[in-house]
Amino acid sequence: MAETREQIIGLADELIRERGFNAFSYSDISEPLGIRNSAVHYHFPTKADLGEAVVDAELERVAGFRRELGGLPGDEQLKQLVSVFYKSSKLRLICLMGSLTPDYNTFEEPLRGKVGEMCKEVLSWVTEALGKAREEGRLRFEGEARDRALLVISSLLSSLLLSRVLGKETFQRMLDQVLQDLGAAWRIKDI
Amino acid sequence: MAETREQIIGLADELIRERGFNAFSYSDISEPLGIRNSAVHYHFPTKADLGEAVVDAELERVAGFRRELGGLPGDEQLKQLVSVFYKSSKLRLICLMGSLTPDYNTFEEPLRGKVGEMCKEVLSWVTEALGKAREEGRLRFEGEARDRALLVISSLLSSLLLSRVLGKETFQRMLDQVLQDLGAAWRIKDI
DNA sequence: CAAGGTACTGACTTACTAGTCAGTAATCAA
DNA sequence: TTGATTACTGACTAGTAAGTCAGTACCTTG
Repeated sequence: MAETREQIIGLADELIRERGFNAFSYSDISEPLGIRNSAVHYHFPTKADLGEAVVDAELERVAGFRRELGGLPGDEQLKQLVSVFYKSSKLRLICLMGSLTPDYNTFEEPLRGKVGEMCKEVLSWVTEALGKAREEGRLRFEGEARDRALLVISSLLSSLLLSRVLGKETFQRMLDQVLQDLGAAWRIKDI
Repeated sequence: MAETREQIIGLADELIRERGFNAFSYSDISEPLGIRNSAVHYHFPTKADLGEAVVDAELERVAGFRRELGGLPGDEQLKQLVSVFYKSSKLRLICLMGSLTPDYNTFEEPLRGKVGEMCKEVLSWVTEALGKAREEGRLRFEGEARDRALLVISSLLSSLLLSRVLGKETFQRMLDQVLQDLGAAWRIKDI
């Protein structure tokens, strides 16, 4: 079955975003799923293989969003992205970028490349959405869309990290400020 | 001697910012210093004790900055802070906030509190500096100084994380954008 | 019905981890 | 001079990590 495989990936994703890649073990996965460690190794021979699969799943989710939301106004696309992060903030989970980039130096090559791909893909989406929104007159900002996208991603990523220690209202305060700066017609409470 | 103790703290700080708290061991410290693991345990019985000492050292550095730079204009204080992060970006090291908040859930109480203190102390400094700079007419921004400080810290923190995977020019692009938004009279090249 | 693949289990290895503790050499204070 | 304190060493333990591999139950397919 592909069921076990998907369950492993889902649980690994959660563990990475809760504790970090280097702070969970195969037992943290096998025990809740009621299987043996060797069953996890059957699907993912090494931990790096599992990490790659988690990142691949994220890449597919981003691709899915871009496919499904591509027709929407740029700021509406941004709203969907912010909504995903908002849900994470409520669950006290950080994002994969915020979790995997600090551990980047402990990874080896196929995984490093995957993490890079993931960041670039998110950046590409946000760049496109912001550029479109500006053309549509629905958001306003100075400078290149890519540079602005970096700052938006930065705020999303950091707000999850800082919410852990400063309280979860931090997410809303930071994002509302970002949305105001961009002249967005909506706020976090509208999500 | 306090020498060994300080060397251990300095090396631990570097290891945390290079690989993460959960990805270095006592051997990574004892070997380069030419001492035994048990010598490290003599100074810091547990790894959490070592983590606390690293954070304490950071708290002292921040306190030192605030003491020494308190008389400068707010934007000049910000310049000094950005300069510290700029140096980190060149060394491909991230900051302690960016390194320790993802691992926050794996820590226990005395260390968690210390990490929180550290984030609050940095936030307090940046809030004060931004507020002062706005009063002095040297920076301009909308909203509360604390919320703006959160975004500035967010950009500093994330730029180090993202520089790792997107290339180190990412730091300059992000920060120059932030400085332009704030109407600062200086840019990264002026540091 | 036989052969082969899929999805495991059970038992294991190797390597490392944090952490302990008795002993010791050197310094310092009464 | 003695006794305590500081800063270690050396030898160890117990636990956990990732990873291996032979065996097996259960389909599926020719």
